[in-house]
Amino acid sequence: MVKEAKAPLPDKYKQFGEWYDLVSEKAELADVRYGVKGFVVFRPNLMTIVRAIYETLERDLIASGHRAMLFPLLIPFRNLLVEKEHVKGFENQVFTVDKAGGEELEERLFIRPTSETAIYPMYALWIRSHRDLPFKAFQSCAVYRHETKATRPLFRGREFLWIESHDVFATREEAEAQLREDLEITRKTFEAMALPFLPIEREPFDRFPGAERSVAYDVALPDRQVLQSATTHLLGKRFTSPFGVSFLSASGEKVVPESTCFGPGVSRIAALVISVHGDEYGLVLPFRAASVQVVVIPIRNEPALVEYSRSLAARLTGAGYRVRVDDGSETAGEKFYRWEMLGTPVRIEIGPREAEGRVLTVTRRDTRKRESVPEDGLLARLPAIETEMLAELSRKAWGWLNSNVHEASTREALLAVARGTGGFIKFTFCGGEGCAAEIKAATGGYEVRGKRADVEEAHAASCTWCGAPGTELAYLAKAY
RNA sequence: GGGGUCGUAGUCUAGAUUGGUUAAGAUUCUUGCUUGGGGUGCAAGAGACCGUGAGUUCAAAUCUCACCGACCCCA
Repeated sequence: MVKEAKAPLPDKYKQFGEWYDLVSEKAELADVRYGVKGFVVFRPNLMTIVRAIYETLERDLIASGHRAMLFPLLIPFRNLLVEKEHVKGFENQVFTVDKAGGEELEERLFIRPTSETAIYPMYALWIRSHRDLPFKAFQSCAVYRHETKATRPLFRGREFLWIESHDVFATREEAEAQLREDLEITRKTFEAMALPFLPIEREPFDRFPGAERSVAYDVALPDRQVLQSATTHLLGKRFTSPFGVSFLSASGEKVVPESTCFGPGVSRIAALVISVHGDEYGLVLPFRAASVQVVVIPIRNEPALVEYSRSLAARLTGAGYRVRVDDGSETAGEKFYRWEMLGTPVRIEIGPREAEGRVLTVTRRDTRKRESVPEDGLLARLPAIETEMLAELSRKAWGWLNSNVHEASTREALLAVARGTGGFIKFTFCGGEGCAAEIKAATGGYEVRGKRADVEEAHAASCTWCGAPGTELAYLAKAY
């Protein structure tokens, strides 16, 4: 008999902060006990998720013509001063190194908050001819920003993992096409993790320092606050020109190329996998992100059951699954709870009934429903479960995101949603920075995120907030 | 950037108001027995310079200050 189980975690929709801290500790993800503000330890269970995200992104970047590279962590200070807006955007949050071996350095160095200033001087050396273009490359690394806001494991750290691609093109059209390709790469990775997102073009006053256009990928978390998980930027000639990147065209002219960059936040995407899919029993991981995909649990520690479990596990391992037999001395119930906390997608229980009848009891993590599967049908059933789980997780996740997109056609309606349900609020915006600041003050922190980058959305004649001529249908949200 | 709450075994909590014996309990971990289809039970054992530094005092986990860290609220 299955008794009513007690959930080990609170409802994430009601107490997201507590839920996140507890799951992080109990599923052994990030460890905050390291003791330096904004820096956390990524434990093995978290790194499995992180690596799955890296692998998916890197595969798609390489498939779209990018090559991997790696630049140094330290950058000479003079490089930071080359692009004015970029300096202004980052000077208050760079870590600097001015001593080594107890001696003052002749030239101060800073730790990359992003790598444009390291990369462009080298691009100036590498790119000489139109035959060198397009030049598409990326690096997977950690970057460092001295955040002054409250830090939170994976959401906002002073150190975080990401990929940064830096692409250079002969023409504006190619650069703009790259923004669309970056969107597709993001879409594929998010689909592989069953995650939803909205691509939103940032307002001119809210762009990456030095960018001409910025598109961000926003997701609503269980507390309805919004997380920017990745961005892609059109840099035009703003970096290539000051850093002296140029090439000779086919007709022999010296031309300054266009460039783009793309920065998917791997730490933040991991936070999404955890937060978007998890429930009150712990993590819920898609197959791809799980270090153990199938756990086989002998219901009692009897030789016959353990032996049968092992032979079954060996066959699943042979079929390419990451499998574990939990033959520890705890009771079955304890093991169920532990593997559920870790988000293991499939559990197979082996008791005398299964061993004799060769009909297995298989439980899916997302629904926690048991089903009976004949032993010889297991290898056909598992891929189906994998597909169904991914589709179901995706359906739920999109459902949550979509149910948190509201529309307001009057100032009062906008305020009512801001005070009430929260989430995204669509409204007609005039584009004014002052208007955005006013909305933020009046709504208790709602920021203009920008307009949809993937679809055209019709807007009203005048700004919902200030009545000035409307220029776009914009999204408003409280952000992390 | 502003305000608040809090730091005692791996984790959670008591002890603090009223400074004074060997810092208590649960959980966790180890070993044995027991149990076994949703967190079995029993026994023995392990685990804490009470966040760090200074001050007050005969005496500080306890009072004061600074720093470090965690969490929450507001801009």
